[in-house]
Amino acid sequence: MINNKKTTLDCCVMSSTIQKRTGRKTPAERAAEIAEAAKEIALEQGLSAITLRNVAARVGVASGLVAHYQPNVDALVAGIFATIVAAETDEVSGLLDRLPTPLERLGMLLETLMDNSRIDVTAIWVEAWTLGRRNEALAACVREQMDAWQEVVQGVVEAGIVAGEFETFDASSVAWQILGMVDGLNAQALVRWDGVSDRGTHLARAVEGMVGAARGSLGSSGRAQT
Amino acid sequence: MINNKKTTLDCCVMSSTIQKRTGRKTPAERAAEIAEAAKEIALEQGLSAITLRNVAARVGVASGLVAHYQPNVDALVAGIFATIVAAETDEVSGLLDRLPTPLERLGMLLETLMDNSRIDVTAIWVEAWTLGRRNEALAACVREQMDAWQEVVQGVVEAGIVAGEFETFDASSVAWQILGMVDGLNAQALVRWDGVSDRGTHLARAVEGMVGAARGSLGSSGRAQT
DNA sequence: CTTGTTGTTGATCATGCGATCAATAAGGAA
DNA sequence: TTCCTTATTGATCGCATGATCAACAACAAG
Repeated sequence: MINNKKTTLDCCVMSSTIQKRTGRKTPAERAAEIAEAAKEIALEQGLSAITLRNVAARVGVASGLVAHYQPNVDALVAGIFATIVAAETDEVSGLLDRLPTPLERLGMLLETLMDNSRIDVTAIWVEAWTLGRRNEALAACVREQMDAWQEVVQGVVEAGIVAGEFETFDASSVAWQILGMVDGLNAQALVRWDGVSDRGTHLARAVEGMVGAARGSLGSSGRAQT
Repeated sequence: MINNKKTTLDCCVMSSTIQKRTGRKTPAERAAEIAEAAKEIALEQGLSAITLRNVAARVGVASGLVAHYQPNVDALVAGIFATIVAAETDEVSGLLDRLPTPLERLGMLLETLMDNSRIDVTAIWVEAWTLGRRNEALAACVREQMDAWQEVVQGVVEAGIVAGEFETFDASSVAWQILGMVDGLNAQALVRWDGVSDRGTHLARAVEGMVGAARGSLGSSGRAQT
């Protein structure tokens, strides 16, 4: 049997300044590396591509090490899902806060969610809906993240009612409804991106009808970047 | 090694009339059995539970036999998906044909699709969207079946425009949009069935806005069976 | 320098998957 | 009856998964 022990040759070849350790790492560092790798894999190949060996290979460590940092793979998948999705929620939510009126906020919300730049996240949502059937931890995260989204939308709708811009009796249900519609349309775009022109416009019109806003008030007419 | 050859004892114990063969079966019969078993598995546990061994076990044959009837498992999955979904399309489409006006037809369409009695089929749709990423045959079937659905909806919308009940410039896009919304809301119900009251009503209102129908004309008010 | 903690490895186990194929036997044809 | 087609079996291969664990070595503390 040939000696396959790694000498420490391939490590520690760095400039003198920061001296990044290539050998042993802090648990926090390693955990971050693993999370980052898993996140990339999820976005590129889907949640089900998150396997011990897959993640380990991307980080460049043994598969056992990845297992060492989580109780089990299901938990890792659930955690990564929550990370990715929560980041999106926060980002979009932050975008809305800058706008003055609920009408503008709702318009921006729809426009942002339909701009096709988040297809990878949509794919993760869809996969999570299915995977949650057999991964209880993931299912819990899915429900939690859906609630978070709903809260954001409901806030906008309620503000609109108060401002007299919207007219609907049940902000909570309407928020769920808007989310469902957006998710469905995005999921559709996952498989069939063509065939539908003016997705934004039609959706805006639909939401106007649901929210009781004037026809055309949600626009998607002006500020498009094309 | 104990003799494990099956004597023909457990076969052919039937009344004299139809004489169902338990031993060897016609290729058509076997294929039907396998398809039926796979369909049940898909509806109960999802498309990804369709495996050679799983299906074989349910039929009561060797796994090799299942493989014998299809070129590969991907094709089997795709075929079963198409079977299940096409049946639903036909069923609902048939229901619509009995109604006189496009307005009623559209109302019935929404009502039927949102009545929660087809959650299993919704689950299959959602799973297919993800699985299609790695199963080209399935992806093709998904697109095909989506087209079929879209055609049905578009027909209703166009009829409504002709009848002067609807007012929209692009029946095709609106049809896609309605489908996307319905799918999204159903997928949502897959994980979160609670929280939303009056799903039907809100959707009806949204579609009215999109289609240009009078507010409340799509009802979901009268004929409910509760 | 010595010692002890622990990050890290590499191998291994049990399981499940799709696919393949020689061997068997059932059943219709001659 | 005999023969031949083919439905059917059961075993096997190669591969991937999650999990586990003894052994190793890097690093800090003494």
